[in-house]
Amino acid sequence: MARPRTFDEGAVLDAARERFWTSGYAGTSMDAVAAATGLGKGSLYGAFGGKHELFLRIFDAYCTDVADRVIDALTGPDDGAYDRLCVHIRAAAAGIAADRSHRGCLLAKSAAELSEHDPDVTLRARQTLERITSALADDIRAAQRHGDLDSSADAEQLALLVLAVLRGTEALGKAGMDDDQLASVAETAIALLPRTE
Amino acid sequence: MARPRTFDEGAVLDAARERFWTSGYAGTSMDAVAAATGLGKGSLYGAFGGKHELFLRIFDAYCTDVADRVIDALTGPDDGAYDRLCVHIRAAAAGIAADRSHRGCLLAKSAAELSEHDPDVTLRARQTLERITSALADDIRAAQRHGDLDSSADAEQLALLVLAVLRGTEALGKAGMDDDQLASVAETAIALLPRTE
DNA sequence: CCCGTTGTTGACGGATCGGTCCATAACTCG
DNA sequence: CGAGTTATGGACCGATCCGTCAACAACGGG
Repeated sequence: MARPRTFDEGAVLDAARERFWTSGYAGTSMDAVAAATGLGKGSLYGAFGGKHELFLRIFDAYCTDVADRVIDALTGPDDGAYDRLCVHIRAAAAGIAADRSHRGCLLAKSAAELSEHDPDVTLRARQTLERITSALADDIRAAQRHGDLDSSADAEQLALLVLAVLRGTEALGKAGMDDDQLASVAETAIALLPRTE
Repeated sequence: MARPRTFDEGAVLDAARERFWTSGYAGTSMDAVAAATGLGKGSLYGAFGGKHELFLRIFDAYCTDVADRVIDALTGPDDGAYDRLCVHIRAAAAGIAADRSHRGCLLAKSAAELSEHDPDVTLRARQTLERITSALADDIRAAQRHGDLDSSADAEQLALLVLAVLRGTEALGKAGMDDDQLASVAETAIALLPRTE
């Protein structure tokens, strides 16, 4: 009944995310987004509302995606739970070390820039970290059931600590720490996990 | 021989730091800095050069200050080393929890925003974290000498892990985690430190 | 007491900001 | 093939961006 869109919404959101990711929220202009996506500004505003709505939409999708991936990586049978945890911690550190541009994680970057003034961002960031904590705790409980981790340890608290180590590794990477230092953090964290007596 | 300055450089830098800290680098205009400091823009540019130079000057001082404070808190006789470490970890978590505005640490915020594009910021951030790591490692070695921490553990690696936990706690705080969750991270980290057998 | 030097101020410039608007295009339905 | 509806692209808006500049102010040396 009306003129159809000529752009792929997903591709536009991808291109816009790259811009926000690289230059931050305040550092990215809507003109730059328009140029990166190929859309005119009218289309951009018509389709997404405005800078803040567009960013929130992108941020939301990113958060969901990140948490989904972690949950996926940590879910499985009890007898692989401990291995999955170790692999995940090592992979996170390796991924951060491989990011030589120090672009880091969009969640962390956005939370750092915006959480003071933007409750929407804070809320989504917290919910995402809670989903990740939950997945970590589930996996830790599985490892405890299977006898790999000390079952007297509090799985929730251990999950929070692992999350802090993961986010801390990210922060260290952004500050330019060496690859082997990042790997060392992962190994030390794994070594300190309370194994079965 | 020439007209003397009428402003206190330290006070101007303090006011400017507050603006950058609150709104980020890209989000802070030089007009805003001028308004916050009370200086005209001409004086601002005349005295500090430009936005980037001004920020680097502020960032430098902040980094030095943060590292100095940590070093001070962790330095002392061997028989208090373990206590100093625990107190510092708890105090860091408590400090982050007390920061209800989620403003966080200027070092972390600036590194997140700028380290991708600004090697000066990355360099200073890394040097600061290295000073802190060094202080942590020294304190850990002191605690090992005094018999509080397992002397078979690698102090440098342990220091890196503690630093990751500290920076991770900061990231969790910025994402709006509860106070007791932050405290839990600190306690769990302390509990997992390898005590003497 | 005047001159050279430096600090101060706010107006100014060209570029860019987020956002709006309108002429035009592309589509469906009658 | 109109009529109605939505998409498109870019000109345009007032505000703001970073940085400059010129007029003026305050000092010390001669």
